[in-house]
Amino acid sequence: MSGIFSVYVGNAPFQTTEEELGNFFSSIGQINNVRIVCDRETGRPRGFAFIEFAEEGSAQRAVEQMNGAEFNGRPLRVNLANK
DNA sequence: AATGAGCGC
Repeated sequence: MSGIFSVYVGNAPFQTTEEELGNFFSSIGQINNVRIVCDRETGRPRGFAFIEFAEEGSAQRAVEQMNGAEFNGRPLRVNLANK
């Protein structure tokens, strides 16, 4: 309904930054936000993130085109968020 | 400093 279409990105390297992920997905469509999920207590990244696209089609293309894509040596898991 | 499947203050 509302205009945020979140994509789950798993299997990311622990040193990945939100900027790097935004760059990697920027060709897909307009990104409104990137959030790397960190452990609440230690603050360390948990190795996955959410990318919020402005349009639903972008989110779907992200899944189709980027699931399994190599990112800094690791195949990303990309799926629509909120299973 | 470290970890490796996972769906988030």
